[in-house]
Amino acid sequence: MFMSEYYHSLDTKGRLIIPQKFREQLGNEFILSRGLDHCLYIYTQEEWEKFIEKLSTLPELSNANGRKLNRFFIAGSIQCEVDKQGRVLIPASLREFASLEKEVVLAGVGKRIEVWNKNAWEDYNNFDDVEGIASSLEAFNI
Amino acid sequence: MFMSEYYHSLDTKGRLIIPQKFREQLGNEFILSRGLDHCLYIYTQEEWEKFIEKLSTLPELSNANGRKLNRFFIAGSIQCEVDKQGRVLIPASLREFASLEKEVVLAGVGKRIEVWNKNAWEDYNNFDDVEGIASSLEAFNI
DNA sequence: ATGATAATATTCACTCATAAACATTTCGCT
DNA sequence: AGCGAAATGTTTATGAGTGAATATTATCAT
Repeated sequence: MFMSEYYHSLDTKGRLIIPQKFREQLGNEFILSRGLDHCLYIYTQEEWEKFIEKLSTLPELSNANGRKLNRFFIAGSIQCEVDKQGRVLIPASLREFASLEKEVVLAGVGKRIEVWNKNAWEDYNNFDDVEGIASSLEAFNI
Repeated sequence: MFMSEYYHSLDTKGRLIIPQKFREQLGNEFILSRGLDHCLYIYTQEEWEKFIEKLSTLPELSNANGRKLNRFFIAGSIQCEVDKQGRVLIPASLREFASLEKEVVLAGVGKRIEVWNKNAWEDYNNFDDVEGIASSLEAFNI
């Protein structure tokens, strides 16, 4: 599983170095897609297919939200290959979607990796909200 | 179970010597993660997996809190291996999260070990009011 | 107490991942 | 064809991470 967070930076061409630790698990090819909360998701080929499988169980024909989610994830995804230096080019449209400029965070979250604008990540993870977290744990019975 | 507290120090690279007593129980590999109250948690591999098991039952696609908890704990954790001298490197992001600089306290708390900034630990642990706290837990009938 | 041993702390040196700068190629457009 | 922009590739620097060596402190047995 993917875990830990890494602070990296985009070069002037919008390329991102994938942390060594992640590359070992990912291999050279993976899927980059739009993610929830305005970050990007990175999936292995395999996990991506599982994810799409689940998405496809949503009622598309009858349900507008189902269609919307499918478009969000599937149209917003791209197959990537890391170059010899361990970098990938993040397309401009995805960079814009996630407000990536220079400083980014790569966060391992189980089956996927997430790419965040550094400031957005730090705002989101305002962990002074400890009680909130603790009470969530309680609510979920953990 | 883990118990007792130890006062140790980080070296200039942010490495921490795990007390011998803890190492005997922990083994060479364990998980270091963000914890509540701005300290770090150390779990055995085994305990960690139990915890992840629970976390993984949370709905992610449909629930914002589920995502938040996963991000907090999984992105905030790392698999560690102690080196031949009994040390582990604490990544900069976790050091910052727990305000670890030089003097730290390692505290055994049952199933986990906690790592605290020494001053934070001493402030938090003024036990003047333990009796008051204990009485607030009356409802649990312990 | 005293010395022997183990545990912790500190320092130094080196490697390799990341960052940054620069060069080349590809491709669309006029 | 010739130009410019984007994509791809190469090279060099920097510094975090790692390992080894040494110094200091604590622990224990005699």
